[in-house]
Amino acid sequence: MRPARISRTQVLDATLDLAAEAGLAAVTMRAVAARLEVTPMALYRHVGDKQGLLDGLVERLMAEIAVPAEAKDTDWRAVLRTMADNVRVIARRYPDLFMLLFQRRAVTEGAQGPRQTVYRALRSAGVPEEELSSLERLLSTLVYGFAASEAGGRFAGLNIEAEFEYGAARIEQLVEAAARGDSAG
Amino acid sequence: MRPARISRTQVLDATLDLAAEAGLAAVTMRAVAARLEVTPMALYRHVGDKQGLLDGLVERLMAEIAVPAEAKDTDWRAVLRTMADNVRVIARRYPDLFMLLFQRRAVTEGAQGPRQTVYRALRSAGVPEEELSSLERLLSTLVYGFAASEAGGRFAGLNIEAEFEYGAARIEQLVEAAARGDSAG
DNA sequence: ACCTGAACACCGTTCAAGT
DNA sequence: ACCTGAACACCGTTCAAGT
Repeated sequence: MRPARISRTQVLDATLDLAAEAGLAAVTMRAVAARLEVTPMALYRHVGDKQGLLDGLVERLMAEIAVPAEAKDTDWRAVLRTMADNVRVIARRYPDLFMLLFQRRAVTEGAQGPRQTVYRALRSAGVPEEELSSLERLLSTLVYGFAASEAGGRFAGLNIEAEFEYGAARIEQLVEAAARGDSAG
Repeated sequence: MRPARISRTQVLDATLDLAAEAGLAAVTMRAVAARLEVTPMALYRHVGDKQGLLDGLVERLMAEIAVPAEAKDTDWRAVLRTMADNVRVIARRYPDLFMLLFQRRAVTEGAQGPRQTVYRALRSAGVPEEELSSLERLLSTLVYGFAASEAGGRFAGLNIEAEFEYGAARIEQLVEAAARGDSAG
């Protein structure tokens, strides 16, 4: 053996840069390799294959979403809004890469961080324990759908911030209703 | 000139079949051409290029969503549920193709049909006119996000019907609140 | 007008070889 | 252990040619 010229981390970093600059279509084993000044085949030892590279990217995206640390003890409305904004920023930076998050199991390890943060926010709002996971899923699904729509261009021509405000207000309405126990049926 | 061997309609039909059977990755100009027993280059006259082919596909998907005719005068809850189910069926049939709908402007011609149907449903529920478009957008965004999550595998391991039920109930709650005018301030 | 055939510049990936 | 180089079976698309 001899010192490694590149690492998995470097490969993912380079790919993320490439994706942000030129989109997912430009993410090719050969282009990533060129960016690292290495042969395409050199990547295979570090990421397995193209699919492995893509998996590594969404893993990274998840991790980026997972850092709302700042908004920790503030009120639940601010926490939820901050997390939603976080997701939107990522979606705008990697518009087509973002779509791959829909192919990632929501229950996975990497998604634990943000989910627990949302749970805490919902608990502090008074949402009953047994409704936490369903409500969290509803919220994240809406946020993902919104971010994908915004980044993908589905919302082109609309006042996106106004739409976001409307959605955020409706979500808060649902959380408050859940806290009152209106979801019982 | 001489009689056309293939038409745009046939090309899209063949591609949709191919996509349903083998996924978007298998949708290649060459594979579509082979299915029609024609040279790859023969497609270009009918769909422009690969992007044109893809555009034609999402156009078709939109059209498939647009046919909830049956549930016309029944109650608004049934109409909304039927439309959501419609979208979910399409997403399951074309899991990766479905993601392309996020890149399609929501305000486009092809989306008019389903949107007007939702408007009617919301009106009959008592939702004020000025809130129609925002609420419809919130609903469709959630449904798209849900369908993409289900089809993409994000919801793997969950009781998806139960999740859908939960979401549907929350949506109805929002519609009822809007009808009462709770969204004002 | 519509289709074919050969060609070009790309892909991901294998395999044997170098250090 | 890590990287290279040549090769293979694919892509989308151009261009000139056939009917």
